[in-house]
Amino acid sequence: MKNEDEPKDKRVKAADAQKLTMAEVAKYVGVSAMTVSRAFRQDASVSEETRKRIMEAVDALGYVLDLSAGSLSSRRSGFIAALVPSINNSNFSDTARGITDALENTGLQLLLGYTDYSAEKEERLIEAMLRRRPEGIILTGGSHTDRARRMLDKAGIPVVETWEIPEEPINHVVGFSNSEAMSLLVRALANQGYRRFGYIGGTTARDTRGSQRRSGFLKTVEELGLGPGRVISFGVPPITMEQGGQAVVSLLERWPDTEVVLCVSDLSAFGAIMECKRRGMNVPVDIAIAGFGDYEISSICHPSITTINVDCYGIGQQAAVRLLDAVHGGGSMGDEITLTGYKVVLRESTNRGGT
Amino acid sequence: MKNEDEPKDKRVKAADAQKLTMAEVAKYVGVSAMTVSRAFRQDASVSEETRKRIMEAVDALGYVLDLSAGSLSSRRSGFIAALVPSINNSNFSDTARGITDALENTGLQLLLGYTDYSAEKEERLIEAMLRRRPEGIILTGGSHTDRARRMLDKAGIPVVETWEIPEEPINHVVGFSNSEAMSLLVRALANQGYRRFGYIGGTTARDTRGSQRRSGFLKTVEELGLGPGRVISFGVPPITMEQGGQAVVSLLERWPDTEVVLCVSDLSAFGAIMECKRRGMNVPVDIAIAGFGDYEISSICHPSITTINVDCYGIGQQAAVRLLDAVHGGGSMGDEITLTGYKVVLRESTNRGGT
DNA sequence: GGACAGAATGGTAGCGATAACAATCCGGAA
DNA sequence: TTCCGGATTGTTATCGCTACCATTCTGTCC
Repeated sequence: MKNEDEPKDKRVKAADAQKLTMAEVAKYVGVSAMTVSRAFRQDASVSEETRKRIMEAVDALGYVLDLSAGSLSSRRSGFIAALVPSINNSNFSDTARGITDALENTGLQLLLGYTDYSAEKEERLIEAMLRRRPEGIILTGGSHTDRARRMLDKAGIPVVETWEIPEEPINHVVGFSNSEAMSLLVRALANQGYRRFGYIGGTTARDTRGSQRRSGFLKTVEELGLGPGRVISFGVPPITMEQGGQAVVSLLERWPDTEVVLCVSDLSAFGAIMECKRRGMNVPVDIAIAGFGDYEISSICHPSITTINVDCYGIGQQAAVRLLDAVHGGGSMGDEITLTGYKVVLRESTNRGGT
Repeated sequence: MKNEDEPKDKRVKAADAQKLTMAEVAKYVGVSAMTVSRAFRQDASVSEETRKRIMEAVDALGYVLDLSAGSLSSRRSGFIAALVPSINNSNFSDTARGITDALENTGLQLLLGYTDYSAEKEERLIEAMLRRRPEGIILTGGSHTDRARRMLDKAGIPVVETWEIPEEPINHVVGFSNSEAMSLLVRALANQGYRRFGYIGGTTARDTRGSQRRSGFLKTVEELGLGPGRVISFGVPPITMEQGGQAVVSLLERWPDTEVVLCVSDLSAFGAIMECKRRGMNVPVDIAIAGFGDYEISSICHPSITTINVDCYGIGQQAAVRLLDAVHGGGSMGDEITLTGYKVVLRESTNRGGT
């Protein structure tokens, strides 16, 4: 059935390839373009025999489907957009991995962007993403510019906000209360007998999750009658390991009798612990230190670091699953909140008895 | 000049918005769609006055450009594809960040995928990416399946391979010799007087950079007359911090007099150091340990970790810049090799005098 | 034997933008 | 005044695919 008056070699030059179209594949096989299009989808009704012949031709010619044309026609872009504050933070890259994994074999492609913890950059990214007509979008946190909210609203696609519980959710939320999680950690440590609490975090409110953790800390220390909490703000969020080290020095200079220091993340906690050891202090005997996020480093570090374990991967995965439900359900989405778990992980760095 | 017989409210419902098209914006303003299209590009010739009116309408209506339609017509997708082994490894996420940053304000969008160190997954991802007709593609390493090579060849787009120097490069390369880098580290440590060298790496060749580092290690130890090198293979690459800890235990059980242990990455080195400390050993007095990659952790850790500093961010950035040159230069690309720097960073973990 | 259901395939008309070319307008030079 | 060139805007024809509907061809049932 092959088109014999236009013999094709198995090897086609790149120049040809660039303009190889579905119609040419169809001509080569001797069917219509429509049939070739159907052969690429599993649901369509094409006889096995025809599909096989088409796929052989696709292979021989080296044809690659053009989804940009397809999505224009079908009005389905096949994209899901996701914005995370940083791709270099393993908590968020775990979330990104959760999203990607959930999207595997769904035919959906992830468009990933990072906002650098900036609402303005988020706004620009949202616009850039919407130009690709994603079928859904996953955001981190609930702080967005007005224009961003308007654009999302008009786009009419399902939105999932993650990693925290916004005061005014857009659609669905997959996350947990950072404030309550930090509160749980404070109480757990107070239970162990700690009384004089310090806290290390960044200087601005850019990192809303960080701010929530701090306010959870302050509120709980107060509630337990142990206030006021001793807070050191150091560095633009997200604060680094090194800044954690510098901050703990400031904190101990100012309040030398501090018993336990909670940090906005494990990274700063690690930096703080290492700086203390470098200065000859014994953690946890001289000073106890805890983090947040349960990064890989915290279970390996010596001393291992007390922290809050958060289901980063699960946040991404569940957000994607919710979005898939909505996309397959016709683009509408219930405005529910999916709470993800967290738990205190007590380790050596806050062991009152010493290591 | 507004179209008065079809009054529009400033607020348009989401349902309307979804089908808002450039032609409707044009009608609203009283110009042709072509003029609206031009107004969105800075190079085009539209009078300032008209552009302003159009942009006001765009704002009022909440119109968002549809790039999927535009790219079909202009035959420029505006995508750059990049594949990294893992998004959770900070070395590669630094590279991804370098790419994204270089792409900012170029109007190009990054399509990011991770291969999980698998050539098969890479092949699937390459196909998925090519369906979006990227204008260029950045890969990690030089190991690709035959079909992947064929697809890339036929796609006729510039390809940049990164992070190593492939034996048979496809187009451009931005990277360094992992073997020579490791060799340099071995020599630096031999210079310090170390004689009995151990090595910790993964079990398979999936991670080609890891394999290259190992062979660089073995070759150099041999050349220095210090061979054979003591190699422990443990865990499927990329090996974790924890596996680094387990591996160093095996290594010291088998060769208790080992003086210095080189690890395939800083992460395993960190795990090894922490495990040693946990067992009461003093690093570097009892055993010296070095890593590869100069992750943030290595300068903060106590003891700080000797390693090879690699310009991860620069690799991504330069790869993107090369690709941009090629894209703007009409899609062709010289098959050059851009060598990126690396350097030995000697720190406490291999300090012969002790910390 | 004719009608008909169902499977497989084909034809046509867009999807929403842009390339390419045509048309219009304007002021200044001849 | 007339003509010309540059700036601005409009018209038309795709880009490569898929939705939608029409058509063909079986085999089955009464």
